[in-house]
Amino acid sequence: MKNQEIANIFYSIADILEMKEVEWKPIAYRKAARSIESLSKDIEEIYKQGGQKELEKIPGVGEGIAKKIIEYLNTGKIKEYEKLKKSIPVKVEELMNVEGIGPKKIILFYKKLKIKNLKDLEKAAKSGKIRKLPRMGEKTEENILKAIAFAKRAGKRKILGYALPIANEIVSKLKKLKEVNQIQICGSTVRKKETIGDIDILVTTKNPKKVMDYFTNMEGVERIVAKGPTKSTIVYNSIEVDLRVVNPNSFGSAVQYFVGSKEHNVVLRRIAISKGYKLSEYGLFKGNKKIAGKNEKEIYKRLGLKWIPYELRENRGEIEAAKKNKLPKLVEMEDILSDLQMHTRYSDGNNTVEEMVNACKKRGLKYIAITDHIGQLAVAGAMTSKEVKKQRKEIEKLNSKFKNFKILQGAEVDIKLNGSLAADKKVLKELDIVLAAIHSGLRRGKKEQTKRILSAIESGYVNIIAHPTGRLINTREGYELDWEKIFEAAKKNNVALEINAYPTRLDLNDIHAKAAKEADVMLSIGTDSHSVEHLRFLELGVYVARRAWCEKKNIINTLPLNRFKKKLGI
DNA sequence: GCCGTTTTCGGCCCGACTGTTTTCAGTCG
Repeated sequence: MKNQEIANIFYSIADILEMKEVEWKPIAYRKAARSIESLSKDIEEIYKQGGQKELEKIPGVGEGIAKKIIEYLNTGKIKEYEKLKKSIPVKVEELMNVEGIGPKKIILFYKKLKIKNLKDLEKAAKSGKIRKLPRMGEKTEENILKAIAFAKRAGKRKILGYALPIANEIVSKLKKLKEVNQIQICGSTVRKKETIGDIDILVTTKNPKKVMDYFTNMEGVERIVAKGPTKSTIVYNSIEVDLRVVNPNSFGSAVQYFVGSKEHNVVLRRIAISKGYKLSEYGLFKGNKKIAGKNEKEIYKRLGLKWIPYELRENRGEIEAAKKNKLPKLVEMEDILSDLQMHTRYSDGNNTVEEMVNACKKRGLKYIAITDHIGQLAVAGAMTSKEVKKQRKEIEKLNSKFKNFKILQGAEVDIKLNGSLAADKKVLKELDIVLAAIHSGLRRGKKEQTKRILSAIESGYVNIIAHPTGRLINTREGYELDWEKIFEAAKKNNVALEINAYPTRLDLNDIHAKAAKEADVMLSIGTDSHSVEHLRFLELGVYVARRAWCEKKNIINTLPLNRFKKKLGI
């Protein structure tokens, strides 16, 4: 899929045009980029099936941008983009990644200090050159250095929501080969970690050469890093993908080994030794005799353990639990009956209420919360109280048509700096469900943020705290919170904490969600969808819940509507 | 460069926050 590549180019074009002070076009390019990256269909397929006309049906894509997409699909380049890049020889993408840095600062830094990349920027900030520029000071430098440090730490890891579809795509391609017998995604991808270094795939086959030849020559391979009979590495959609061929007799032990995590495996091997065995990727051995290896379950059994779901293999107590047969029965996608955060055209979503509803019904959900913005988020097109009423009528009309599906009218309201809610109390009271979240003042300290959220929880109007830490994976660290206080208040006031399933958020993360679960706080999952294409992210929320040891009972989306309402007191 | 249930030309929803200023530019959402 070239969707993300193309979207990234349009983002860059927008940035460069903004540096050149071109009006309006940046907005248009960004809009197109946003809708292209959230397409669930391969843009190349769309073009192949419907040509330029079909491309122009993508919101924000018109004749000009459609032609550029076609140019890229055909030639791998966009001439105008190449021209723009040459006119300002700066690593725009790299610098834009630094929080607090935008096109205006980039062009200023380039013109005044010849800053072209991250390295130059760091040097300039460290040597105090930035503070001499107009409207810059010590604090600016400090913030830049902090942001660079974060960007460096995040490194080149890909987010799960990006890597997982690619892994699945490769697996489905490989499965079509009749030479491939068993196949399994391993590593952090199958453990559903929020970011992934590379994708590991294991296969068994009688014809390694054929499989490797196919793998390294598949459409979409950008680079072959290594190629051998048992292991090959390619770069595919800018992710490194390893394919390993193993013996069927060792498939289980190889999966065990390559799934990891490293910490989990270390403990497992120690247990093997204590029982007089040796565990490696080739099998479980007693002396020279292999006693298990074909399948994973057998290995765990021989070590006196129940089989452990991949998401738990982090050495966070799962091995002890497996020993005592006390592993949680993890929540599953099939248990989820609802999606509790999504937006429509009433605020900043791309689709109508009806379109969102139909897509959710198709996905087998039983009820949903429509949660458009209200409050001060102007750019997100926050609803006025008049619009809330209009939407209410529309929802009531739709609800009257359904027997086995219910739309709850909700809203996502801002928590202001002083902790008050940025909406009319009367409006909030009329809604079926209220989500509250921090959207501004993200850099405030732990004490202040905790106070803000506590006051939302205790307001008596709020049912769910949305994306509680405000983090954006690889982009922005969330603010700190005093979790003990938040959990206590949430429990006392019957407020749920959200696992936001949007790929770049996953907020709460696995660690915080697990702590919430242990504190007996309700958790909700919401996709934060801004178009029907986003609804598929629901599974990412389930993965976080699973990594957080959550069972069905911990997630309020698993409750049938009547029990859900009772539980929340709505 | 896109878009149209007020427009095929003329708009493109802006308000809060921060860090720098002493009236505001840049960034974020």
